Amino acid sequence: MGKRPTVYDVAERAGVSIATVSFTFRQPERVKPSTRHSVLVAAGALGYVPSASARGLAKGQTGALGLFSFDYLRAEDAAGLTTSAAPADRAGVEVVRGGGGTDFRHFPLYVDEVQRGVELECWQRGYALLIGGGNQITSEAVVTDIAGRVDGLAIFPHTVPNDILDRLVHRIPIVAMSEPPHHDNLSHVTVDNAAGMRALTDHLIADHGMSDLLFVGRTPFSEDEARFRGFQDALRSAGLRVPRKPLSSGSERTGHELVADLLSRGPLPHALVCATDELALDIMDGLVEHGVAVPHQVAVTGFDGIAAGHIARPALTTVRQPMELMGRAAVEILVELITHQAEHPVSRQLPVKVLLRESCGCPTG
Amino acid sequence: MGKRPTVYDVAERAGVSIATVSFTFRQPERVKPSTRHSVLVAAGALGYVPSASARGLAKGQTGALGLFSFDYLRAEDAAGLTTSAAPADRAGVEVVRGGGGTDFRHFPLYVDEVQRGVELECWQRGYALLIGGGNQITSEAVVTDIAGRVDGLAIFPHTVPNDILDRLVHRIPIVAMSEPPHHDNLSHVTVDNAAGMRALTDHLIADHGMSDLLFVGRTPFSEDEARFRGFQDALRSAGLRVPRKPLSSGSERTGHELVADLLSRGPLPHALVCATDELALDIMDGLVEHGVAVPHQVAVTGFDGIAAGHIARPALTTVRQPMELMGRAAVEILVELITHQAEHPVSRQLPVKVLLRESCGCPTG
DNA sequence: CTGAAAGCGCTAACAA
DNA sequence: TTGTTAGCGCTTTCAG
Repeated sequence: MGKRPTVYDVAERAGVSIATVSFTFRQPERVKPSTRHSVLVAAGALGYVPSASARGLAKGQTGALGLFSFDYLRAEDAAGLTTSAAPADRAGVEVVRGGGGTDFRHFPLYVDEVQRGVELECWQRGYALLIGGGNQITSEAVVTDIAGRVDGLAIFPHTVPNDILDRLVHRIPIVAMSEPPHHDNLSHVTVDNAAGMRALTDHLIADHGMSDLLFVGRTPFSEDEARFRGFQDALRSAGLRVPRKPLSSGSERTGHELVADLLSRGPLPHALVCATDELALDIMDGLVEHGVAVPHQVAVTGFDGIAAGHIARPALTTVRQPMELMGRAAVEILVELITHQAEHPVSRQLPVKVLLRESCGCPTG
Repeated sequence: MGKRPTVYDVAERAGVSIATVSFTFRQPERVKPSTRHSVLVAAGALGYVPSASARGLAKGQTGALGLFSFDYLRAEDAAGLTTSAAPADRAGVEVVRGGGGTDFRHFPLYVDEVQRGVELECWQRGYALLIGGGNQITSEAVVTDIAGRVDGLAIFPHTVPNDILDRLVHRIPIVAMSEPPHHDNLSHVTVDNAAGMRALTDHLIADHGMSDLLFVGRTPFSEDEARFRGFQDALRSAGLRVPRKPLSSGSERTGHELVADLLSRGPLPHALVCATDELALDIMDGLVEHGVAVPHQVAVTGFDGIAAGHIARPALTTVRQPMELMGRAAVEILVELITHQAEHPVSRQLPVKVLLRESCGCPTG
């Protein structure tokens, strides 16, 4: 690693001033083609890599956007393995039966897709993307550190404590994704959770003639609550009995346990309407383990539209959030806020789409 | 957005010098508790967010690592949809039959998992992570830009042209992931592709008594080639006929086409040994469409160990790369290189694991 | 079209 | 323990 050359080195080698070097890179048209060329040659020969820190300091802008993601933990090839005794070892490579890979239940898979959207939009607009997600607890220092590195910040729901957010929101544009508005200066990208769930439930009732539906979800989560509301609306409109509360999928309960619990309570409902795809997938697994056929004995539906639900068998009927778009929209908003020095927060609600697949009893293909 | 306060503002408000402000954040123990406290109070009141640019410039280090990822394109809810006519519109929510979500075939899914590893390890070590991946072509400017923002860079295979790499490698530590060594100053994190495929093929031959195996993969890709070599080794050791070339899965051919082609050529082999999980999954779909049962009529195996293969039915037998570990290892190496100002590149090979699931004919569960 | 020069906000000697 | 001060490398007026 030789010392990194600076504008001074390049300027000297090209026989020009440092200003000209800077111009060559930032405002090429302002420099005479011949000098521009010699600067480029000098820079190339020296292996010049402009310092983003210096540029950022001089311009008062970093040119980067930030995404604060989950502080998830995933044990590689650990939990969730169906592993059993391994056959003979071959060529030093371990061989195991079944199992495998990341246990997606410990991680909200949809973030991958939202994140892709953020990445793509950032790059397209010439911004670099900084991904943050503190280790362990989300300390103020961690969030502040990344805030100090970017011109705008997108955050996933429930990742940054509100008091920290309150302070930051005065210093840098911040947009919260799929989190109901709760702070005056915060911009938002949301989705119509209630309408989506309402439409899905309508389908179950109208097209499949179901009347005994059970909603499963986490109670204190705003997204799940909005979805539950849509579920209730559908039942109410259909003149069916409207439950007060969803069946809670306590965070520690596995699908297997949930299903066992359900079976012990009496006959199954016509459908298990789940607040998320992951929950639905987990429950479908639990049903299989208990010998219950989906959708013949009970229909199961999800919400989110993650790829796994598409691959699962039966394929999961669900409400798809435009995840990539959410990420893109978040970036669009940030850029807007940054370039217009806007004072007021911007919010946008994206449409969802009901995807009828096999798990609700709809025909294959 | 009020003007962002600086050390000067904080210093003034706390009645100390800017150095003391800096010290309270960087070397707290060096400051008397009482003054430290008053500085913290002033900073909090002002909403002070230290500028990473200024710090980076002053220290000559950005405190961030970079990951250069793929320049992928994914159309939201576009390509790959099995969509057909939509039923009645409900509550403004579109309802479609089947289809859905991201079409994973257009994107090397394993990068998500490697990326997670990189993220986790970075955060754990207190580094920020910058994700880059130029739009359209990977121009020198794009790579250089991100190189100028970080202290070290991890790159996915085939994402950065070699000539650009050659220049950068002298200015900043770079580690290439799952790409065979090809540059003197480049560090590497690899996996034993050949041994893994060898072990998998051994299993097919020894445990399932198969003898007619066909390898499917992209020829000019080094990873696929190493895997093909392992495949050949297994056949050779078993005294079977060793094919010279794999069946090429030209990038444009879909699994459906590949299968059609295969069927037209005569009887199917005992197994289709695929170079990647995605290819295997695609081919399994193609086989289903053509009414061929897996694994009863033909076994199918993959390589990578992506989550989708776990969820697919039949579950995909494969060789799992420790993806998260690869990402982590890459970061470890970079940090090592950075802190020790090492002159020489470091490389590490990680072990793979054969996962026996359903698609090769192994019993369920 | 090019050069000179004044910062941008922070860190880290070095002094006090 | 705290303050003074000299840069870090680049951008950007303002002159020439």
